[in-house]
Amino acid sequence: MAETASGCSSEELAGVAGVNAAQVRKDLSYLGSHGTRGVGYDIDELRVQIRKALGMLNDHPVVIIGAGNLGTALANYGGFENWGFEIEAIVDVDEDKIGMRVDGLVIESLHRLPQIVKAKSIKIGIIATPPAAAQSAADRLVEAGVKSILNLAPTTLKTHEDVSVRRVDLSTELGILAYHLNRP
Amino acid sequence: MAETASGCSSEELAGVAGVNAAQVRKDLSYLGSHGTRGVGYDIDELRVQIRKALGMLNDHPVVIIGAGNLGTALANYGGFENWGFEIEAIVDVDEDKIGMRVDGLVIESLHRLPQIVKAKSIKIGIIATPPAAAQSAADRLVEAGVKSILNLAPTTLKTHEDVSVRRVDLSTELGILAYHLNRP
DNA sequence: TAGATTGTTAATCGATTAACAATC
DNA sequence: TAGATTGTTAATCGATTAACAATC
Repeated sequence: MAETASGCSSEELAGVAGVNAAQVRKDLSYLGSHGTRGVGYDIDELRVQIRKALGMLNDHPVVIIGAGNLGTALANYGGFENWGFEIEAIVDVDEDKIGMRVDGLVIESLHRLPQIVKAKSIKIGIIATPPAAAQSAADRLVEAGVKSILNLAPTTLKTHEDVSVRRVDLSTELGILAYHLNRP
Repeated sequence: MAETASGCSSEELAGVAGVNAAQVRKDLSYLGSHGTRGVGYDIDELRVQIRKALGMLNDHPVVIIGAGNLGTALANYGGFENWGFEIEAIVDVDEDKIGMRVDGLVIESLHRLPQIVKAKSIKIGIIATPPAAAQSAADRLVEAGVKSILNLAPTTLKTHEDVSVRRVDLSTELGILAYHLNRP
């Protein structure tokens, strides 16, 4: 049982995570040794150590490209703040949308992307454009100095190799679900 | 080189996929033996065999819960059709939205979910509600007979164990990108 | 001190790859 | 037949787990 309010054994952690306790200890040992023999791990300290190891101690400003339904949904998405991601700007090509507000953010012109990225030291961009515009959006992000791109459009992007790109492919997710429908 | 228009060696396939050729042959052997020694694999036949193995020969009807920005974006999302997923219905609790059109689909009442699921033999649901409504949406989907759920809300759902749930967690995706920012 | 739990080493397990006989 | 490439077995590699001395 927990010795202190936030003490926790590898056994308990493993139970919650659904993995082996030895696995937990081995993985945590990569952070250095932050457990106490006979007692367990201090959860609060662990939190900080893990965030530090993952480079997530400080906040990361993010820009969204595309203020359509998807971009708007993302701007309102509640899941980012807890993890230190802050939507700092949302841009669009459509001049009619510029100046409109989305969740407290003013939609800005795609043309201002370089200035915005520089002024706010943005390293991460999210592409929420139609597929046809995604590659061009990626090019502009890279040009502006963004180093990491989350692509929500169903397209494969070509970028310089030192830019990290991740694609969220909802078809693949559905595919995995469909597979399990047959083999339960 | 390709013997026929659609012949392809494991070496070529491995090159495109960025994996080992032996891996390709081993994996493909699980489908049964569909290559020809000395020649390679017939791409068109392979396509069919893989889709068959994954249970994706026939189309899968899908229902979206939530006709907000996210649900609307999904209904317009172009990436599903190629993979045999068809958005058959979109429902919402908001009575004001019911009857409005989204990409050729009429928004229906959440109350009609059981009838819709039954009539169209829907097995897959996508949750595009605000996080606070996600659990209730999941409950209704399961109640209506849906067996697979793709959860786009930043919440962990509790469901009966024979229901498959996948969560698309954009924070995790951003987290991985942020990690690579530090360790290139 | 006795009990508990870590950190780490050694054993196990599974997945990847190399190699090659089968065969087109 | 000679060359090419599969399908599969055996070898390698890495990841997971069990076990236990260290130590709180």
